[in-house]
Amino acid sequence: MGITNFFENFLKQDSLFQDKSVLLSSYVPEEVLYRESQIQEVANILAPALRMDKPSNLFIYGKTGTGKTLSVKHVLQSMVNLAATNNIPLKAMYINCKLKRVADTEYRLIAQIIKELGQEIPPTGLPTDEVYNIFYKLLDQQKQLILLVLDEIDQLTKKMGDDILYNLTRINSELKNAQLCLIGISNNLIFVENLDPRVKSSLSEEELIFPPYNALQIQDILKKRSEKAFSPDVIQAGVIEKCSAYSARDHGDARRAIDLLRIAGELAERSGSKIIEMSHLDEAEKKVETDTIINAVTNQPKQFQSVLYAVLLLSPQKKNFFTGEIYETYKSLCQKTKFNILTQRRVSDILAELDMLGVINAKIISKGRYGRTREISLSLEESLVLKLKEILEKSLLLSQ
DNA sequence: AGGTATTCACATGAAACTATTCTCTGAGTTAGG
DNA sequence: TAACTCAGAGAATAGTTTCATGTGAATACCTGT
Repeated sequence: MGITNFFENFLKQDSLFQDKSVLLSSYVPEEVLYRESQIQEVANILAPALRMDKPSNLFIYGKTGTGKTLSVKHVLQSMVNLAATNNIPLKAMYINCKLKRVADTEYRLIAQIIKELGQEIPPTGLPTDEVYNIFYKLLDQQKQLILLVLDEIDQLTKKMGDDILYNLTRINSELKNAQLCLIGISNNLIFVENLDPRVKSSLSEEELIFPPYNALQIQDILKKRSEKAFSPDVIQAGVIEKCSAYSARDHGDARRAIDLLRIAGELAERSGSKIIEMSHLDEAEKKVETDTIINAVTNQPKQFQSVLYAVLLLSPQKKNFFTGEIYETYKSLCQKTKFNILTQRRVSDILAELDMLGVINAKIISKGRYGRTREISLSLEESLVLKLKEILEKSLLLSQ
């Protein structure tokens, strides 16, 4: 089949999608289902901003995909619109603290805020206080109120301490004209507890919890989105129900459900099917899992990959193995590849990271007289293991 | 037999170090007046 | 003399090393019967 032919077919075949952007996570619907009370709460708390009174700082938490970000964005959008028409100097800023190399450190967070305020800051080289000074000046040069949303703040404090948040919370006392209101979002429920008490009391002057959606609610959300996203009658009966059941099963993650549906649609389209069937959904679920793992692994540094490769080498031999065994195979692997050998300390951390990624299952056990270690087993399907091996071999320049 | 103390093989934490990438500063150099 | 160049000092960051301390339970070692 000629390539031209393929493209002709591609054009002729009418897409299953009408507007795929509706199913992307960046999409903010004009109506947010099942979050009315939460939205009302957020609005109540933030409303004083429209009269240029600084609202209480707000802290929101709830599991992933419970509509936290969406609701906040929704409220902010309408506030900003209102402010614009009434000439109120109100600004809203949304920053995701998880984005690597964008806002995941103190320096970069401030730099990112400054960028939002319309000034560029070099990515490195400046002392942090200098950056703070620029930030203060920029904020304070006019009378204004700023609503600063920090999504996934837990990521920020995880690596660095909570100094950053402390600095941010006490910024207001330094400002003459401007005012800053913090809105923190986190999906880690215990995050606030380990915070410096001063930061804690200041950051969570108001607190809001977002409960997970249940299966029926996810179903409605999916239905509503799919009406816009897909052409009429392309979804086989039961697919939406199953999709929502999948996601409700772990913890009511609506974003996952939406992703799943979109990918199922893409898979169906690619396979030339006129409708989205159950099988596409199953396929999508598998694909999501494999893709996230492959993505995570390929973005990791070489040494990390080496350790993973050592695990893969070891896994066919036995079901469970220990840190020490992995370290040994890793060492001999390094000898072959001529990498320098990391300390066991580091390898131990890498194994912990692999556990977090869900690539391996690690449990800390005590073997009594024979020490304490991680008991590790691989938690991947055979096909994915092979794929990973291939990827790693390429990346580590291993042949044979 | 029953109770304690040891001991192994790591885990976990904190701090310090290294290499890289970047800025800023100021001395030295150049070119034009 | 003003503009330009370029080396050196100082920062931020990721990835790591070094040093230090923690830890759960199978075993070794008692103890008194």
